[in-house]
Amino acid sequence: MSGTNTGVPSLVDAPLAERVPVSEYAACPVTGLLHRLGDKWSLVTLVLLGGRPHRFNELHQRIEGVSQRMLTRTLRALESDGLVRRTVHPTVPPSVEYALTSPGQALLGPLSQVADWAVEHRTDARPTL
Amino acid sequence: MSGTNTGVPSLVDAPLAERVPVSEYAACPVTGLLHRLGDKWSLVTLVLLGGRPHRFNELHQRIEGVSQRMLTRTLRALESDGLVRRTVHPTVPPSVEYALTSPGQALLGPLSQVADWAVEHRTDARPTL
DNA sequence: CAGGATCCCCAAAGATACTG
DNA sequence: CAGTATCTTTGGGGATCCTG
Repeated sequence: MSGTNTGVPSLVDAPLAERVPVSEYAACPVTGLLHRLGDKWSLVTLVLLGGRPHRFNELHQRIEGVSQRMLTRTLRALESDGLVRRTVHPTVPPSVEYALTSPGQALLGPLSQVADWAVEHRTDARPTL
Repeated sequence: MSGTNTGVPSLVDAPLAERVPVSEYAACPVTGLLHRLGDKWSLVTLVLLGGRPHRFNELHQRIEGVSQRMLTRTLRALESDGLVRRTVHPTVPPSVEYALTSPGQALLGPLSQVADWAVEHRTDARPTL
């Protein structure tokens, strides 16, 4: 129940030092990932790409309210995190396809667990976004 | 987001509309939760409290670099999200105990799945610190 | 079509000092 | 001990215009 035992200590049973040094969580990939996914557009983008690959303008149209700039930044970030693959087709006019990588696809499963928790426990304590 | 909870991953097969309205993700509890957990101190705090309850100054000392202000804000936020319970013992001097709620405890499991993914795929694309 | 370049805003992070 | 109060800084996010 407490994480798939990959040899790496999971969050639940992590034997933490008495004093947790900055380096431990400053470069923590988990916090980093959550930070990335917690921004305004990453999750929606990820879910849409989870359905099928999309072109830039497709995403731009399907995600209401996102600016080109933010969509670009979001996609670039997801790409550099290894979640999304960007494929440029050298046509005229250019066509760029965005799709989940298989790690990206694999993330949706665990993420859904968290999502289920969130939905179940209604984390609606925040007024606006 | 389509959170019919049958144990089946909700994010992967979410039947999304052709155009995703702002309201769908603006108030999305999942994004909200990820946003909260993605800040600088929440995850460390959560993990420490996952080990055992702590008093304020205990946390302040164990989490290197956190200011009193940020620790307070972090704890208050986690509390209002229903993850942490704050118990004041009316002694002199005052003593306040922070502990995970059972939903909070329950979140660590799913979160560990994500953590495993993050560790496995080394999301180290960030330069700073 | 798919962005890059700029400018601006403001909510949130952080440091420091003080207190019931 | 467990916080507030105040100030300053950071950077996420948006608007707009421009281009290979």
